[in-house]
Formats: sequence, structure tokens, C-alpha cells
Amino acid sequence: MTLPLPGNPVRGSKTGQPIMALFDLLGRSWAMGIIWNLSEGAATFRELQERCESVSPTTLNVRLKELAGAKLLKRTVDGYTLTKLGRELFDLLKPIGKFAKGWSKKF
Amino acid sequence: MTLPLPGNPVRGSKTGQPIMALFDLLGRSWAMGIIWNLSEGAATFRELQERCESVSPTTLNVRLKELAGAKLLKRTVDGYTLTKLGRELFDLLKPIGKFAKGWSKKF
DNA sequence: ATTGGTGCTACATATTACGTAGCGTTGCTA
DNA sequence: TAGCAACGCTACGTAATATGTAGCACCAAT
Repeated sequence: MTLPLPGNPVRGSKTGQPIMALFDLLGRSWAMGIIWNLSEGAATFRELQERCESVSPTTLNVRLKELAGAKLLKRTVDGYTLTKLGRELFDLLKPIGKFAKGWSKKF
Repeated sequence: MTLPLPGNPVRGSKTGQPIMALFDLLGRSWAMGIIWNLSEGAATFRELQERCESVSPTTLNVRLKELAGAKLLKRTVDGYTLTKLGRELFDLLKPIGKFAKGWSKKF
């Protein structure tokens, strides 16, 4: 489980172009979902697990370490929270939520 | 390989909330990379494969079918191209490319 | 001392992705 | 008309990831 960081050739990106490294990081199960659900505020491990529709603790734990390593979230006394960087990313994800609603009407 | 569409409970989303279905679809290897690389213009299968750092044909083919099923791209005489919907999504992905550059400087 | 909550980890199984080889087709060009 | 090259894939074995369930070690309150 290699941590995809810019510069590191990883799964789905041999070049390590920033955008491809980020896509690799976000393109793993629940990565974006975790960021999305954490935007509502800090959460403990188990609470976050519930918000994420009972994702398995294994996956959650691995993902949390990856996202923390990528400086998008961190663990605090209140549980896990987005970093400034993570909130910046969430702000970019947010419009995709709106898009998803329109998209869902096409089916 | 279930196609994640809104309403369908799929991998990473039991509820089928639009955003979660979309995250599931995009959270698969090369899904966002394909959209990103197709934004430069239509491409044949093999050309797209090169743009995506020689992703395996198996993965590429599966992903193309999923994204086409989700109406984000389609096959034309010029090869694969983004649909209007796909270009809309790309426009939302584009700022993430900018973010990725700033992010990459933190390491 | 027990109870209930926490953050995890172990482990077996299932799913997904990869890499390589190569098939069937189409469109040249010799 | 035979040969070749490029096309879009598909087959198939292996490797990497994700899942689900169980439960451990820790802590605080009862």
C-alpha cells in the first residue's frame, strides 16, 4: 500500500505528476467519501465509520493514515478532522456534489 | 463489476446517494485520469492508453464501459470523447489540478 | 470487578487491477 | 491478392486491494 504523494510513481501513476498522484490517492475506496463526511465536523473513528455507511475498520484505518500522510486530515482530541488543506480540497469537491444531483436525474 | 449509478447501492455506497455513487464511480483506478486525459480531445483506444501511462487494456476497457454507461463519455468515429456531461464534470475537476500543484509543494 | 466505549488489528475471503499475449478486423500497399 | 500494420479489444494468470467478522488492549465510570 504505497502512499501516493507527488513525485512518487504509484498505482495508477508512473510519472508522479501532482494531479495524477492526487487522483491516485483520491481514487481509492472511500477516500473522497471520508473527506466529504468529515466536512460536517470532527468525528471519532467509530463515528466516522458510521457516517461512511459502515465501511470496514481495516479500510478506514488504512485510508485515514494515507490521508493524514497527505496532510489532508489529522487526528486531534476531538477525533479526526480535516486540515486547512483538506478543507480547501473539500471546497473543490463540493460543486461535484451539486453536479451529482443533476447527473442522477439522467437515469 | 457493478456500474455505480445513483440509486444503486454499490461498492463503497449502500445508500446510492448521488454523490456517493459518483465517488464510487470516480474512485476506481484511472477513472478521473481518463476524464482528465480526454479533455485534451478525442482519442482512440490505444492513444488513450498511452495518455494514461500505458494503463492495461483490461482496466481501460472496463473503465470506458463504466464511464460510457454513466454518460460521461461516448465512442464516436474520432474515438472516445467526453459528452457534454463529461465536460461539465471535467470543468469541476480542473481546479483540483491547480490544487494538486500547490499540494505537491508541501512535500 | 464489571460494563461499555474507544481505536484499532488479525485473518480469511472476495473483488479489482495488472501485464502479457494474441485474436479478429480493417485498410493500406506492393 | 497477399502481406503488413494498426485497430479495438479479450483471455488469463498473478498481484494488489477491499471486505466482513471477530476480538484485543486500553480507558473511564459504575
